Amino acid sequence: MPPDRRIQQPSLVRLAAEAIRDMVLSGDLRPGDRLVEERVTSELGISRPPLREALRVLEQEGLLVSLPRRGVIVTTLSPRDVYEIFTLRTTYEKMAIELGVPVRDPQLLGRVRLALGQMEDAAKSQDGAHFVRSSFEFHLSIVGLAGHRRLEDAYRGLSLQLRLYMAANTRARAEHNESLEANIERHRRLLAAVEKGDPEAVLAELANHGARTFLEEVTNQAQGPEAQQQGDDRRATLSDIRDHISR
Amino acid sequence: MPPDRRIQQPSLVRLAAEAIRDMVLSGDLRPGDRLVEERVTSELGISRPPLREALRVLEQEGLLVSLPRRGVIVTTLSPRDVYEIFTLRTTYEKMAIELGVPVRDPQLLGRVRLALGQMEDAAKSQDGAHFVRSSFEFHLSIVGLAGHRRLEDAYRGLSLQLRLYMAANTRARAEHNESLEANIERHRRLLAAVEKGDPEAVLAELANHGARTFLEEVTNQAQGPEAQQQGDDRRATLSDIRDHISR
DNA sequence: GCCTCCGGGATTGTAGACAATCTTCAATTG
DNA sequence: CAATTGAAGATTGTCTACAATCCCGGAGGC
Repeated sequence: MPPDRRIQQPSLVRLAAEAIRDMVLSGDLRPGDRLVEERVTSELGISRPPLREALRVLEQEGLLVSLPRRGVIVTTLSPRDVYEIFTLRTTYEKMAIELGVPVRDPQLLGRVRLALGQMEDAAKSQDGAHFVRSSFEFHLSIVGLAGHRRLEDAYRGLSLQLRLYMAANTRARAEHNESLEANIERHRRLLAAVEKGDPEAVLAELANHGARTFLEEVTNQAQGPEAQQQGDDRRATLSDIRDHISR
Repeated sequence: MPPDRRIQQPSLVRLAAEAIRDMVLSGDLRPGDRLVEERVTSELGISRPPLREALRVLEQEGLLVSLPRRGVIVTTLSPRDVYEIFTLRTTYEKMAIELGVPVRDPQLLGRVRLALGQMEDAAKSQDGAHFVRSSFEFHLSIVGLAGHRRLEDAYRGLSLQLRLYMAANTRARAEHNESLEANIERHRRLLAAVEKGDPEAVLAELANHGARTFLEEVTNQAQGPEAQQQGDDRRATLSDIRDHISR
């Protein structure tokens, strides 16, 4: 069976979802910001039906929250949320390493190396946004070694939420950007461990990997039973809307 | 903060999604079946925009696959897919046990006991569908012990796909239904291990848990590198549409 | 006889408009 | 003066209709 090369013009739903996703991840839209449908349609030059479908997609991805009869807002992440994202992400990576290392299909490694190369390029040209994207692609390609589509999809979705958090959080961004060279070096060691085919070594590298230290610190406060909020902490409150007027 | 008692009339999107989800899980719609929008709208008595939004939601849940310009069909699960669902599910359960056992909030146990009670009721009245639902709710409530919303959501989504598979697969259903009493007994032991607060014991119970044996058998053929299909095995082929006329 | 190339019908993709609901804010009342 | 109520504006939820695209069958040519 040849690879599926069918071309297909992307629907407005897909394009709109992509555009809004970029707005959110770039920090153009901040958590809590409300998205008024008519405003967005005029901005994107489309009508409301495809926009609403796109909003549903992004809601399922966890980037937006919809309040019935009240519109959608950009997801607000509590410390507890960050804790959840962090722990789940670690579990995914662990599973991926166990399934995917040592690597069976050498072609999969090409994707990892490519991402690392893009990280190096971005570091050279001091392109912070590109560096972050490449870094996520690197980790995603590591998870891809497992050849487990659902695992990769789930990991990708979680990464989106993590990027949402980083986009809104100056400190998280700074941490990720600081000492690009050291950051890249860690990724090199990770790749080396993967190439050596030693799962334990890879897991060890991941354990003390970059953003980890920072994230652990941030999320420590959210651990434990007492940190669990009473209400639905994913449903943004009304004040979240009031406080943020859509651009 | 008092519990959120806001009433809100469900939108047609939510209702439609629920209705179609039920059709899929009940086996009323079978994998590969095509969903023609206008036909479904007239059946549900709604118009196309809300229906399309509902379809997007179900697509994100993995129950439907959308082929651009060609409509939507019920997801067809390959052995590889079942393998993925099975492995991910195991990982989720393991993570949940590690985080949630011993149980901190006794109230969480009530949910588990309730589900077990419903399983017993269903067994008594020989209500197979109810038994399956209760069984899934039991496992979901076990995962809920972790107090990890994203984990529970992910697990719920995966369970939907597993139920899709079981709805279409006579053998899987039979396995699940056979010896209801023994099945319930396994769940009782699981609950007992949870109540004892011993994570290892719970994991051991899960390891040789019911459907496991069957699923492992089914999915063994899908493991290993050679089982990975070349193309996109989640994208149904054109013939899938031709072969199935919408009810 | 098989392949290619059209139309016709069916279906999806999108637009614009109406109805229902919510929020806001000012007027009223205690 | 604080609390409540009601009306106007804004926004979401839904519907009908039109445009674009695809599938399928038949006619024509090699």
